[in-house]
Amino acid sequence: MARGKIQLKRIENPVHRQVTFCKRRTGLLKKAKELSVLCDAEIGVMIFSPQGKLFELATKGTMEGMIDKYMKCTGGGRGSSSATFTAQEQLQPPTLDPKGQVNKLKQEIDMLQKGIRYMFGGGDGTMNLQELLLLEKHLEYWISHIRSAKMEIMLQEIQSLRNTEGVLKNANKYLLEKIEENNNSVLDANFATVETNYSYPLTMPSEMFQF
Amino acid sequence: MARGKIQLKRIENPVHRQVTFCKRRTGLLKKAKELSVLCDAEIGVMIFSPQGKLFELATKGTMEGMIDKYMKCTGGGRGSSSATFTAQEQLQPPTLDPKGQVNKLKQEIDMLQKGIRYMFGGGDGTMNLQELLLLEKHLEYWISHIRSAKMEIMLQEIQSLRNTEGVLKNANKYLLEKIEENNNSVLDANFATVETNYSYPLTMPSEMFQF
DNA sequence: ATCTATTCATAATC
DNA sequence: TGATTATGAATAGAT
Repeated sequence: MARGKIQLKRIENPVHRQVTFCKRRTGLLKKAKELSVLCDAEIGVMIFSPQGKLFELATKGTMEGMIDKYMKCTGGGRGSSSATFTAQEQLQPPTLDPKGQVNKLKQEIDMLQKGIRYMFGGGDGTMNLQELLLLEKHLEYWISHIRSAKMEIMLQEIQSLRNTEGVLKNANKYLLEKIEENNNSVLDANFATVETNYSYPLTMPSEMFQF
Repeated sequence: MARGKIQLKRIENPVHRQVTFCKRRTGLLKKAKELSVLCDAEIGVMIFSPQGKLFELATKGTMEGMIDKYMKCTGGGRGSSSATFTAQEQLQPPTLDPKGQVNKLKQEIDMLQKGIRYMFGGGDGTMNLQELLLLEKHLEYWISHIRSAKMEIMLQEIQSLRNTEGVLKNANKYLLEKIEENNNSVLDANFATVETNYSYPLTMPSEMFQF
């Protein structure tokens, strides 16, 4: 695609293959998400690396839900029960204020929440038990994704701090050498020299990040 | 991508949407095949059109095989539920200045919108750590509400079943009395009577509902 | 990881 | 649908 066309066959160089896998995997998942959003389609993608590692995407709900749907589409399906229950007030944010502005904002929040509910179950604000179970599952699924994202950010920060640490240590070392040089060249006497052995670490050990 | 950029949101024009769906679906499947060949990966894609029509691709073997493999990959660790949610948000502060409330609501709306974009429009909406933490908190908050709703429904159903049980038992008793009456009035002889002592319970014990 | 020269995918149009 | 084409995106190779 760039800097030269490639043949449509297995990339033999393992490094190239790994890099390409990573890049194209990202691209594929992005494309899947775009298609889902643009065209209101429900899409599931499973990618197993040659080493058997799984990368997945389910654009609406969970992969398990998709698999169920797939099974229904191709094989036999099961029925569903319905128990009517209005969850309308369940998600009300805990605020109350006479100001019209507040009410307006509250309405907007309600709408967003209704939208979320709509997107999940396609319901009209009335959710039955099954829908609630599904929603719960969805939320847990998302929470796991959010936690991954959070984790990644934290790890990146840690990495960044480590890099900084390295730079500082080198600078430190360099400066100490300089000082020693100066001490040796300017003074021959046994004056007290600068204390060089800091005993405390410059950064926290990574073990403190226990999630 | 061509002849003008498009927004990453549902295409409203149904014709355009359908055309784009067809084109991008083809493109996505092509990309999936390429990735599979180039990098020796096993890939499964499921696409449900808004009308529920299924388009699928499995690059090695069948989709069912992929699903099996998926189940094996995910079937293991199911740990979760860190109950780190503070009740702070749930409690209604008796008084709060209107301006602060407005700001708080606005923040919440921003967060919800961003979260929705993040979750539905693709993970590249890039939320920072603080936003992710907030979103996580909100989701846990919602989950707690959803669990309450779920619980309530279940309890209602249990109550309903108990009521039914009571009615049935009374009816049963009444009928048995009737029968005995009949037996006594119509027949004086010692004919065998209807067996009246059912040993099994008419309903399940409530202890089976363990959440 | 980041950058850039290319190739590729595709929105608009017919 | 199916082709065309101007453009925006993806990405192979290099750093």
